[in-house]
Formats: sequence, C-alpha cells, structure tokens
Amino acid sequence: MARSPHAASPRYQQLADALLRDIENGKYRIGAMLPPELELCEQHGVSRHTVREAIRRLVDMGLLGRRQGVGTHVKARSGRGRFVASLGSIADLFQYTQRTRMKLIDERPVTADDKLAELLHCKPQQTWLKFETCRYPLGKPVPLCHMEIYVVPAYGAIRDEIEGDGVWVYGLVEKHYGEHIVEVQQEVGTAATSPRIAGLLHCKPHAPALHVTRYYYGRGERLLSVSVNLYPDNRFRFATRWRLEWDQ
Amino acid sequence: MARSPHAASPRYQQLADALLRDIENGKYRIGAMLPPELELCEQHGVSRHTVREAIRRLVDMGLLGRRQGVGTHVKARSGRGRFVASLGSIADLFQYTQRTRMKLIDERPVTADDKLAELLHCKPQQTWLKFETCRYPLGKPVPLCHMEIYVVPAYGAIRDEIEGDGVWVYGLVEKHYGEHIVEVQQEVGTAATSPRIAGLLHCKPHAPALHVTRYYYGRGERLLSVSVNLYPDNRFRFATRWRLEWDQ
DNA sequence: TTGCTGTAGATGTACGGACATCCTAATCTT
DNA sequence: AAGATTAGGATGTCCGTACATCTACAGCAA
Repeated sequence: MARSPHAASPRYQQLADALLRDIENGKYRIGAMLPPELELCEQHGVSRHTVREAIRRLVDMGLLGRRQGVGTHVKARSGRGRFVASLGSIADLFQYTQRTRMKLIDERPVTADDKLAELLHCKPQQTWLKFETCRYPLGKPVPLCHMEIYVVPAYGAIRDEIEGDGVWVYGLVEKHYGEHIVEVQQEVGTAATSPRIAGLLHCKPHAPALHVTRYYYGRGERLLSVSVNLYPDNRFRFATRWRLEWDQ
Repeated sequence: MARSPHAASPRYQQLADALLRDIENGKYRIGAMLPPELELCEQHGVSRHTVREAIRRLVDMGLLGRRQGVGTHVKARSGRGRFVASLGSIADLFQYTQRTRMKLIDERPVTADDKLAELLHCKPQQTWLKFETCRYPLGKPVPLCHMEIYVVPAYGAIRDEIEGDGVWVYGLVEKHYGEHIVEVQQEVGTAATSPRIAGLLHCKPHAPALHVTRYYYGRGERLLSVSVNLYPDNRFRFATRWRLEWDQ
C-alpha cells in the first residue's frame, strides 16, 4: 500500500528515524546485531524493500554496517553527522589560483639516514631520488615556495618533464607509471626559513614560513612520493571548508 | 531472472559501467538528459529496479543528478573520484591528543573598524564580543596557543563557562543557544609572534607561529563565531588525510 | 583433533506490479 | 494577454516474489 497522502515523510524515513532513536536510546548498542530484515518487516508492518531502504540510509550515515550472510550491526551511536571537506583533484590541494612553473635546482639519489628514514616512513639505507625545486607563478620572478620531492628511484624518468608549466610530480607519476594516487596525508606546521633557502625564495633569513609535508600513496598503501614544501611569509594560506555531511 | 552464476559483476553494476562509458565517450554530454528509466529498461533488457540501482550509484558518485517529475541529467564527466577528508566532530579540528584547559585573559565588547570588519566578514560599526584566552594542556604551565574569539553579543552568557577543562566555544554556543554548527571555514597561514603574545606563550618574540582563523557557521549561513588562533613554534601541526572517495 | 560437508539463516540481486508525487507544457478560461 | 486548469510523463514510494550468495555452525569422517 502506498503511503497516505499527507504523511510527513516516507515510511522508510520513518523507520530509519525509529531505528535511529532505538540506537541512541541504547536499545541496540554498539556492536550489537539488529534484528534480521524479515523480522523488522513483521515488527513494523512494512515490506522488505522499505526495511532495506531505511537501513541503507543508516549505513550511508555510518551508523550501521552489514555483511552478507551475517547480519546488520551497530557501528556508531551518534545521530550527528561528520564534518567533511572535499577536493575535486589533488591539484586543488595546492590552491594556486594562477598557473605555476617548476624550476629544478638539484637532483640526486639519496640514501636514508635515520632522520630521513623517519621523514619518509621507511627503513634506513633505503635509496630515494630527491629533487629540489622552486615553484614560480607564471611570469613572476619571486618563487612561491621551495620544494623537496622524494620519489622511489624507479620513477627517475620523470626528471625530463619536471620543469615546465603546470607540472605536478604526482601527475607525472600517474602518467608515466600508471599509478593512481589514492590517498594524500598532509602535515602543516611552521618553521623559520634557513639562510640558504631564504636566498632562493627572496625572503629574509629566519622569516616564518609554512612547512608542509605531503605523503602520496597509491593502491595498497604504497608510498609513492613525499614532498616537503616551504611557503615563506604570507605568500600563501590554506583555506579549508568543513561541512556537516548529513545534518540530522 | 537472476544473474548467471559466474557473472563478473551484478547487472546493475554492468549497467552503471555502461552508462559511465557512454558519459565519458560523450554520448550523454554534461547537462543532457538521460533516457527515462523505462526506456533504459527496454534498451538494456532489465527491470526498473536494476536501472534505478545503477543510476543510484552514478548519483552517489556525483555524475548524475535527478529531479522528480523532470528526469536524470549528467552533472560531470570524469570517472575519477573526489578527494575527501572527514572529521568525527569539530573538536577533531583541533587534534589535541590531550585534554586542554582554557584560561580567560580578557573580555570586552568591540566595535568593528574597517580592519576588524574585514576579518569578521561584517560591516563596520557592528559590535561583537571578544574573548582573549590561552589554551593549556591539562597540568602543564606552557600554553599551547593563544586565541582571540569573537561571538555575537547575544551569546555573552558563555563567559561564565569559558574557563574550564575541555571547553570549546562552539560547544557552549550549541549547548546554550541551540545553534548547531553546520560549517567551519579554516584558513591556515603563518605569522611572527608579537612581543606581547610571545610573553603569554612563553616563546621568543618574532618566533614563527601557525596562524589559524576559523569561521563557524550555523544554519542559513549565519556566522556565529570567529576565532583567531596562534600556535607558536612547533607545539602543534595539522595532519589531514585526504582519500579518494570512490576509486574507479 | 583435524578437516570436510551440509544446512540454516542472513543479506544481495533481480524480477514483477501499482500508485503517489512532482514538473512541464499544452489547453482552457477570464 | 494573463492566469488557472488539465494531461502527460518523469521519478518516488511501496508492495509482492524468487533465487543467489555468503557465513557461521553443527555434524560427520579421517
């Protein structure tokens, strides 16, 4: 039977609300199993389709989890959503409104000592290829940032294309080696600019700078590249917008 | 009829893949309408249930949009996902592993001059309530950060609870005024610590510091609170994990 | 004990039908 | 010409059925 004309909300929504209440009230505790679908059908006098639609909502909200052959269990209790931020592509991580150009300063293989091994999350003695570059806004002489880029040696061929307009290392890796970046971990801190790098960046020694480390992962949690960026002064600020995902 | 035993994937998935190909190939261009559900049923020889399941996937991926009574249209062409980061709650934005305590330094109403009006995204002459505080890790004498917190004057009563363990201003606003924070905009930059604040923070004057501005919005894009935080030195780093949402 | 097999019970997939609701556009009325 | 009404067609909701697939567990065999 279809829902009555003036019902406030569809039945699956009412059922989802009821289940949400039961979860928040503690009738179904975290880790506990929900009754099977057919049982919920009887209890609430609806079809299996409606039950599945209601459960689907709660699964999307992260409150429930399901496994075929096993059942449906409670994963979380809170009815409030998560805050999420999203990017269209990795390039948005850099938030450069203007196009930029990369200039290569140095390239060399490096063997990880203890300190570098910690930075790269690898064991000492492992070898990486290190690029040192500056990134310039197109047509401007003052660099935007200083970058140290580490890639596994197998990806050395990207050196031929690393200089140029609008180049990103992760893009070269994806293009040449068919690896897709699936995850990026980013750490933002602050640091004083060393005299050598201050010279490259045209800023005062010891000036405050944003210190950004990014880890690029491919499928299977394989670390493909690490970059350490230094943004001097206030040439750059990160803006992130966090939004509540599913409101109630 | 159910799917044959050894099929690689369910029919709705095959149909979703087929539609995705058609979108990427340009058969259905951005903004164009997809054929109606019943037409897709005939074209692909499946039931409406299967068609709706396939379309649901593409809607979840952001490729399609639908409106009751109108139809299904193409919103985007790319088959690659978005990178998303998520937080369990606003408190995770601060990433303090230890609990903290807030200490009030000053409280006063302020009238926005041009500079402050720009910071607060409001018109000059508007009045706000300004709290100046430091945040300390529990039981430690060295503050973690210096904060300037602006709230609309109507929320003045929170001053009575602003000092204490594990207090967040947004939490007080939500608790006392029933306002839910729905969006947070965050800007991260760097700055040198002024001598006065350096004294409060027990760090050297002009030391590099993370400069974080956060805008807290309630429903209807109403700005409820603004905070300007200064984290000296390397007492704090932001870690964000961006993950590709739906992979293929 | 160990390993295999069968079975019950859970979710997953897929078909069918019916009616509700919403939007657009054509049509009718004023 | 402008507004109200109607009709058609699109998605949304909800019911029914059947079988597939997966998992855990009991029972049996080596």
